[in-house]
Amino acid sequence: MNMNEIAKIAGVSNATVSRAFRTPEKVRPELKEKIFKIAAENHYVYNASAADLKRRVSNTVGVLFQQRIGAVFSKTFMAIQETLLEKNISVIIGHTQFKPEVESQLLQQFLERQVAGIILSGFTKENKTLIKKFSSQGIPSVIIWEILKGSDFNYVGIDNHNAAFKATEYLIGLGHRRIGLLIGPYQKMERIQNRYDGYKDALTKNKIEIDQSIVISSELGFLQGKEAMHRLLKAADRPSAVFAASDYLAMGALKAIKEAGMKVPKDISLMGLDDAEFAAYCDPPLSTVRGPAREIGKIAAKILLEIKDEPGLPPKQYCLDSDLIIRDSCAPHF
Amino acid sequence: MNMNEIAKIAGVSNATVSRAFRTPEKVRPELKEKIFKIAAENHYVYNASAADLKRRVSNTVGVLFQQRIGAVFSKTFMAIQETLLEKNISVIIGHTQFKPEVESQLLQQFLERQVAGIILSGFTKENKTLIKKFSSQGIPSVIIWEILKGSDFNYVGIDNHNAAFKATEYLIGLGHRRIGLLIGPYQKMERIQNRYDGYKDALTKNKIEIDQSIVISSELGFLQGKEAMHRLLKAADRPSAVFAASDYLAMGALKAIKEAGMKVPKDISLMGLDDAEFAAYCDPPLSTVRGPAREIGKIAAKILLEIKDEPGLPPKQYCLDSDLIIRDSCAPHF
DNA sequence: AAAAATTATGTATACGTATACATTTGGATA
DNA sequence: TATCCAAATGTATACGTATACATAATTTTT
Repeated sequence: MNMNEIAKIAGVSNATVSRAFRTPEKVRPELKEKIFKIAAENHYVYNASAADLKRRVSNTVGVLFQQRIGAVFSKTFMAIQETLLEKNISVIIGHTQFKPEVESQLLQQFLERQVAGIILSGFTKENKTLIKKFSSQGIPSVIIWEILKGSDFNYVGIDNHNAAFKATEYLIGLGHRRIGLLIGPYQKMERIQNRYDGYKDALTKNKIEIDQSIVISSELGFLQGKEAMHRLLKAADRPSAVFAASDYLAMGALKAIKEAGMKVPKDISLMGLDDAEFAAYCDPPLSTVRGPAREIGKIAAKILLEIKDEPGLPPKQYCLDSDLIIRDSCAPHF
Repeated sequence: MNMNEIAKIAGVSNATVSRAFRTPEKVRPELKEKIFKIAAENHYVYNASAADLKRRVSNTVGVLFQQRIGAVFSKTFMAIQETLLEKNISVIIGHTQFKPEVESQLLQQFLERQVAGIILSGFTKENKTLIKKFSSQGIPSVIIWEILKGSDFNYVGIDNHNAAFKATEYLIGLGHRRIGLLIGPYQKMERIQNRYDGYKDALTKNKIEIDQSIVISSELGFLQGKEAMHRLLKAADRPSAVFAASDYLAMGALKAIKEAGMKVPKDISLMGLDDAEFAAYCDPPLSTVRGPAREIGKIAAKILLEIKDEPGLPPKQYCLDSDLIIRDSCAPHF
């Protein structure tokens, strides 16, 4: 059952049937109803593959994540999908697990499926080349959760440097001078690098020397945070505060501190970043920095929709505010 | 640039080019290399839409989630994608937000995109009809995280009744007789209903009367768990233990208990279900029941691949074991 | 009421691939 | 060397839609 058969039954041409589905305003109401009725009676299913082929682009957007869809990205992703669903656009998703070959394979899939656009969480040197490949094919892309000042990419995210800077200055403002850092894989992820820099710049601005012995980089995760914190606790001249540049690391650190028989914030202050869903519910509730996760997804999706309607516009770049969320995990230090 | 043009340059027929890509073993090695070389030089991109149209099925699987991709589903989803990636199958994803109209729209998308199969997390009366629509079109479906004994659906999940039963009996075994229940929206989700039943059957088997006043149903979430627990704490004849049939509810409950100035497990025992990622890291670490989240995703994907190769097999049904995870949130009661 | 402008519908074809069927090639067998 | 068989390649077409262009029907304008 296809449009031709419906056309035959309805006594109209296939063009009219096609119009009834894609541009209903161009078909006389009664005729349209008749066509829909026949379609329904015959269990007709619109064939998107055929339409995609003919139109040379699919009603589909590819979303690429580097890591697991965790507490934060989940919200962004939901917003992306909800926004695109309004235009009946499907979402193809892929996570790269940080593996360049997986990343290539997924982007190749997107290309072959004629996606109308791509959304990339995170920016890597590898995918820079790949993104160019998309734009050379006229496929718009948006990078999320990352700010790429001075580039001509579309992006929407928070200023990670500033978020980490704010968090660090908050601790300094509480009187802390010796502040440890738990940081993710900054070599692999631009935004983690930015957070690292934000921490360093905050210390420098306040004339505090950076001590690499209380900076620990690890993968993102509870376990990694716990292990890193245990190492920090063993350090000579233990820090009075720790900034974990991801709530996952912070939650793991929290556990390590408790295991060592100490209390947060009495014995040590702990600051997170991301405002993961569990941050408000751990004990003590974690002070952190929150980015507008849903907003980011929504804007990213809208950017794609706008470019679709009007290609060739200058790059759209959004740097959204992040908010310091003060809870109970940091105390003054004298 | 398409296969015809490549064929022209290579001096072969388009059929040979097509074979070089889809069934490379049918093309002489040197010729194949030549074709690939020309394709690469001309930045050729395989057009999946055209192939989908011709083959009348796409290299795509649709995955439908009811709720946010949280701590547990995330793992399942990752496993699905990894498994399908091996066969270069793309994943279209959608979450229904429990809205029947969204569910219909997404499934309609899947249908129109000629998906090779669908994976559904959760089973509802609404989607039962829709699933039938898929099978009538010859599209296989797998339901995950749900056991549908006696049906002819493909499914892979844990026995939710048994998981809740185990958890409840564990508390009873510790001497608790008055056990509160925090339960999700059991009217909407079959597996939550099963958990509810598991709780009730465990009590009944142990000759404990069910007291509706200490059973609270709410949406799934930290906040909802906290609020429900606060209500439970105000109850006359407060329970000595609470079974939260989702770790999200349990984590919220934990907070409520602390806010009330009580300690877990000294003053009240708390049992979760799901083994969400944060369960091991909250304070105290939460005793819970763990289902094989990755395994479920992996098997679901494999079922689809098997059916693809050999349609018409009897339904594949997997009921996987769940494990009681004893941590520190439950204490004996005398 | 005729002409013009607008709207609705029809005709015909292309999108790029997969594959049934036909043909050729190359090597093995007798 | 003639015959046969398998492997490699070619020919031709269909998959179902969208749309440019042509035409017919309807409304608006004069």
